[in-house]
Parts: sequence; C-alpha cells; structure tokens
Amino acid sequence: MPTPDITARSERNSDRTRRAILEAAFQEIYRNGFQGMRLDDVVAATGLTKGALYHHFPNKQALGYAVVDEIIRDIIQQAWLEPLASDPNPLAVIIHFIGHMETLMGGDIVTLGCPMNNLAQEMSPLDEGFRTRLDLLYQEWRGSIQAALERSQQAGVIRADVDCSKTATFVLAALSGCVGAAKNAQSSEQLQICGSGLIDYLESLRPA
Amino acid sequence: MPTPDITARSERNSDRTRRAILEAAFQEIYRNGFQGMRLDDVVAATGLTKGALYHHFPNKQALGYAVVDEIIRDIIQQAWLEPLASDPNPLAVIIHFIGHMETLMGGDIVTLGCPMNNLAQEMSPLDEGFRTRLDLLYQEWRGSIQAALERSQQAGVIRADVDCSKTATFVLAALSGCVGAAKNAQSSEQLQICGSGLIDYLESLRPA
DNA sequence: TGGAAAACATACTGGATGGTATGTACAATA
DNA sequence: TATTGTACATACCATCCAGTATGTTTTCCA
Repeated sequence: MPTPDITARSERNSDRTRRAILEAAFQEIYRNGFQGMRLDDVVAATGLTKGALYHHFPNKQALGYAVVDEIIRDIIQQAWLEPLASDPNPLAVIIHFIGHMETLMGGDIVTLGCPMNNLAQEMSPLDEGFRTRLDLLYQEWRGSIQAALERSQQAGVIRADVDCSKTATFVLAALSGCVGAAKNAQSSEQLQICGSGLIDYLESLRPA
Repeated sequence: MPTPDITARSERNSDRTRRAILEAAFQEIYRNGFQGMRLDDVVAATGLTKGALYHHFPNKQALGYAVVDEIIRDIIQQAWLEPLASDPNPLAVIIHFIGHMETLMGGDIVTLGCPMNNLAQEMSPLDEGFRTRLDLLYQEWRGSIQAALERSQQAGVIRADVDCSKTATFVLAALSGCVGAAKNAQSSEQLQICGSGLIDYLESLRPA
C-alpha cells in the first residue's frame, strides 16, 4: 500500500521552496536585470540561505533559465495565450489589452517595462541559452496573435488582404516598443499615447 | 606668437585621448550594457591605462553619461536629425531608412540592436541621470520625426486628419520594437518583416 | 629656460559576489 | 530502529572590479 497523502505535504515543501526562489529571482531580474541580480539578494528575499539556492539550482545561469521556463512562460500564457484562445472576438481582446495595459498588468509595466522584453534585450546577444528560450516564447506569443488575427479575419472583422503573419510580427514588436518607450519616459501618459497609436493601426485593418 | 602647428601633432593630445576612451566605452556598453562594461576592458581597447581614464572622467557613471551626451547624441544627429531636416520629402526619408536599416547602420543593428534603446532599457529604471539624458534625446528625435511628418502633411503627402505628434511617438516606439525583435531573434529577416509592417502603416497615412 | 600644471603610467586596495565545503535536521525506506 | 538520502544552514574562499595613491613624462607659459 502506498504512503498516505499526509506525507505528501512534506514533498511539496521542496517544491514550494524552489518556487519561492524562482519568484524572488524573477523580481530581482525584473528590477535589476539578470547581470544585476545578486544571489545574496534573492536568498535574503526568500528568508532562505545559499545552501537552499544551490541545492535547487546548480548556478546562477540555470536559475535564470528556470525563471524563463517557469515564471515568464506562465505570465505570457495567462496574460495572452489563454485570453486569446478562448475569446470569440480576438481583435477586440488585443485592442482592449493594449488600451488597458496598466490596469491589467501591474503599474510596474510603466516603471519597469515588460519583464520578458527586458530580459531578452539584455541577454539575447550575450547568452545563446537565454536567446533560444526567449525566442521560442516569442514565437508562441506571435503565433497566438497571428491565429487570433486570422480568426477575426475569417469573421470579417479584418480585411481579407491583410497578411496576418506579418501583422502579428509587427504588432508584437510595436507593443514591446510602446512599453519600452513608456519605461524610458517613466510615463503612463506615454504608454497611453503610444498604445492608442497602435490601436489606430489595428483599427485600420478593418474593412472599409 | 603662438606655437606652430607642428607641436599639435605631438603624442599627447588630450581631446583625442578623451575621445578614444569615449568610443571604446561606447563599444563596450553597446556589447555588454553599462553594468556589463568593464573599465579594464575599456582601457585595454584604447591601449591606455586607468590613470588616463580617471584623469578624464571622475568615475564610471560620469563616463557613461559622457557617452550618452557626446557619442550617442552624435549618432542620432547624423543618422536622423540631419537627413530629416534637409530633405524636401521627409516621409520618403523615413520609409527609406526603415527599409534599408541594416545597410545604413552597420550589421550590428541586428546582432546588437539599437545602442540608444539598449542603454535606455537597461538604465532608465535604475539611474535618473541616464534616464533624463536619454529621455531628452528621445524627445529631440521624436520632435524631428513629428516635424518631418508635418512637412509631409503640408505637402499633401499625408492625410490632413493624421495626428503627427501621436504618430511620431508611435513610429519611434514601433521602430525600436522592430529592432529589438530582430535582435531577440538574431535575424535580419525578422527586421525586414517587421520593418515592412511599419512601412505599411506609414503608407496607410497617405491620402486615399 | 625653469617650473608648474596637465597628461598620463604603475601598483595597489577593499568590498562585493558567485561559488564551495561542510555540517545538521528530518523524512523515507528497509 | 538503523540507515540513507533529501533539504536545507553556516562559514568560508577566490576572483573580479571600481576606485585610489603615487610616480613619471610631457606641455605650456612666464
């Protein structure tokens, strides 16, 4: 007979510790970049020690990779892929998201930017492991936008001559650019202006 | 009578040394970020020593500020402000620039991205001195694009109902986003696709 | 032409930081 | 219950790196 569920609570302690380290590392990376993240700060934020960190991760790089694979992936999944996949009017979802970004994401989006784009901009030229992981995530993200645009196109909400693949690529890049511009200016007004420019573009895709 | 020009050729030229340090620092920042830049690497690249560096700059931060004020400013000036100010058809200049970015800038634009945007993304949330300097540069850049759009608008090349201020903000942000996307993917094809999406948008501003 | 100041070079320091070596409590088997 | 492996804690090291102290050479100028 297998051990009862009571003992299973202790195994989850390990998972919880690992998760706590990952989330603290994510916050530190979000605020200071990967190179700026200090492992001492991560363990201090969790209340743990270096022994715990190095028990779960072999080194700083592996911790960074795990943050991409487990934390950042979840964020994109929940904020974009799931809402876009389930909604019957995807174009409206995209436009709504852009228009209400600061409300939907935290206010950190203005002061700190997009955590995924920050990390990609910093590490892509320096570390191929980061680059491939983040590029894969971007491909999924772009693919979900493309699929959303195509569904809206089939519903007649978007003109038939629009190249949804190219448009998805551009929209995602422009969105990253808007968030980056707002971060440089440290201004949510800048995010509004820039976002409304992107919305104007999306509206121009509608049939005449 | 002042000393003849012959002596000006002498080995020690303060301005040239300072400039050499600035350019080496720019390259290091471009490749590794400001936090990733090592002063030892900068002096090694110039063939000088730390004594020279600390004679011309009080500390690392001041060196970084000077790179923004003197090197990056010049790059934006030469690549954007001057071409846009002198040309009779500014919209065509913008479109041409976007379409031939990799040729006009170096190939580093794909592998390393935009030096100004890189630095802004890294340092704006961390250091107010960097942020204000870079924000000022962005304002000038955006202003020149806005002026260009307005001139094209007065020439009838752009529709009268277009908000040139908002459009300039969006175009600059989208452009940064495109370069960033290409850098993440390490793909000049990505830059082409993304850039053509931006060009499509600019073309849509023309009268029907 | 001498002397002061500028323009460098050389050698060093101290703190920060990623990583390691080792010890210990505890749960899971056997 | 003895044993073993897991999940941490503690203390420490080695290196990197911004910054400094000081010496030397060149330039400027009175």
